[in-house]
Amino acid sequence: MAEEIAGLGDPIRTLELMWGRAPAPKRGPKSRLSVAELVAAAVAIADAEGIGAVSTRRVAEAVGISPMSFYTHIPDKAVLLDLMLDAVATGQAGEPTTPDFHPANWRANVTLVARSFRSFYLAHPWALQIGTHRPVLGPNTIRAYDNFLSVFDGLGLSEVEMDLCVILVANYVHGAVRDVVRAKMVKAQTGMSDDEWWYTIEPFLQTMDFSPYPVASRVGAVVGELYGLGDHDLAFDFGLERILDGLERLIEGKAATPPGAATVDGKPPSA
Amino acid sequence: MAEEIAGLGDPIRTLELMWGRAPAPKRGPKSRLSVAELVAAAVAIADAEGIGAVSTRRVAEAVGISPMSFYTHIPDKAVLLDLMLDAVATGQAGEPTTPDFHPANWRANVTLVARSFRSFYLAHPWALQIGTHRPVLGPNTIRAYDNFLSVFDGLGLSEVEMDLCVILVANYVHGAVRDVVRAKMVKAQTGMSDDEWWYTIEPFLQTMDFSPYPVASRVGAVVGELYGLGDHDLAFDFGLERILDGLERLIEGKAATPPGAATVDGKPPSA
DNA sequence: CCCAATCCTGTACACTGTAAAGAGTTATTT
DNA sequence: AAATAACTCTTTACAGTGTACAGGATTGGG
Repeated sequence: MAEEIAGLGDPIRTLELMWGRAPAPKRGPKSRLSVAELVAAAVAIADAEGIGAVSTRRVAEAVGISPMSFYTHIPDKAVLLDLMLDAVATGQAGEPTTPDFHPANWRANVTLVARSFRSFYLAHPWALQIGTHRPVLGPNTIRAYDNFLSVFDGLGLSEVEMDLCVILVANYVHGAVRDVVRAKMVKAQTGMSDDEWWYTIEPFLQTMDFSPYPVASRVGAVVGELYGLGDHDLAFDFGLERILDGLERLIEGKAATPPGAATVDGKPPSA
Repeated sequence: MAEEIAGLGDPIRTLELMWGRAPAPKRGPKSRLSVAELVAAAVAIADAEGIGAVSTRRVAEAVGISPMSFYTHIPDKAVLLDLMLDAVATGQAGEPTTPDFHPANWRANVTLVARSFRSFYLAHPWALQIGTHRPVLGPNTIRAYDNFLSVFDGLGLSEVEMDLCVILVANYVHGAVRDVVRAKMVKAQTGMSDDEWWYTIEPFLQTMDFSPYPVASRVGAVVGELYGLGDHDLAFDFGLERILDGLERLIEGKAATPPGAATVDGKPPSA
């Protein structure tokens, strides 16, 4: 398995493809396929078999062209990955652009987008494995960003603070969902669940001396007994709640402070 | 780049290698190399050229054995990746196991471990690209976990809560450092900085209609003008500060509540 | 008509992880 | 001492990857 770094191709060409702005060819045969068909086929493969199964040959075969014809439509695999990411980004299909936000309850709104972001990763786990080299500035991605930002709008935060809040929550969700996705993928590939794995290694762990790690062994014992390898849903909600508390202090500080006194990092001027 | 999923090999064998507990071979020629030498060579390659440059052949060549001899020492590449992760985990070498924690200032302590965790990823960016299938239960990794946990010890938190706090902060750091690392890697591979990339695509962006994304375009304009693609250090500190505020509410609540009253999962601690 | 642009294809190369089989070395058993 | 089992290391081989290159087929503009 390799690294899957996307976006090393010509940035302009990538953007043109993503926005459907590629200049229409004047001469030559009409192509039998659209870029969208290739991307859809690639996404289908990734959803079904993981990103590792997505190769240029596989995608070409899926749409019924020869391996090298792929490169007629998409410059290289990195661009394909960018296109895939934007294709599945929340905001298209049946999903409403702006779901039912509570006007006066920003905590509920943030929880909503965080959960929806989490659901996105659970639906397309391979998205976690793609390391985009540059931000994917496609229409769907930007719509998702817009949607995410809007839950922090009108709360007295500066634009920079709004951006930082989105980054904070997005980073947290990304990190939190990684473990769940990993466990699922490994289970699918090996047939061994986290629990089975744990029981397999447990006898070995018994033979070892954990006294150099006092806190870890104490906590690990309690946590392991209660949840095995950990309850991912519980961990997600716990972390999100802490982040919401942290944001609340920032936002309440803003409400109590006249606009203009705002500082970039959002520290409430503790009088 | 591909997925680099680690840990699909025999779990016990992996643990034995990681803890140096492999039963010493009784017959046969002495091997000229130790597993540690192979792992060190792999880490050196990854540090210098990225995880993509780490192949079993490259590692074998680096230590002066034939390609297939690699498999005499390490079952497969997935195990190598696990060994690499534990080899670089914080806690070994000259680093003190427990740096100078302030006894009464947990915020400073959390900030310290968070920054140190961040430094780790910046020193070994390839660690971000490895998706471990199972937790890496090596000595260095556990020591790092122990160290991380200890900053939440003695604050009135339950064991489960301590674990969840570590997960929260670790997830956040992981997510936050991703962008910095990505930018660095792309710059190294393409010679194009984020700023140069931005200037390249800017003319294209000018031709587009962003009115469907009102909040994003407003925020993007301000943020882009101030920081280009974003100030990663600023974003890191901002997010960490919010998280610390959130943790503070939890911890202060604990201090005001007699132990045994309530825990996050509702289960009372053994009291 | 001619030619340039474009789509599609087959061949080829260097690279990957690793299966399989064997050669050489060593310690234990007979 | 001889046989054997265990071990290290090697060569060969295979199926897969991304994609460079060269050419054939088709289309529209001059």
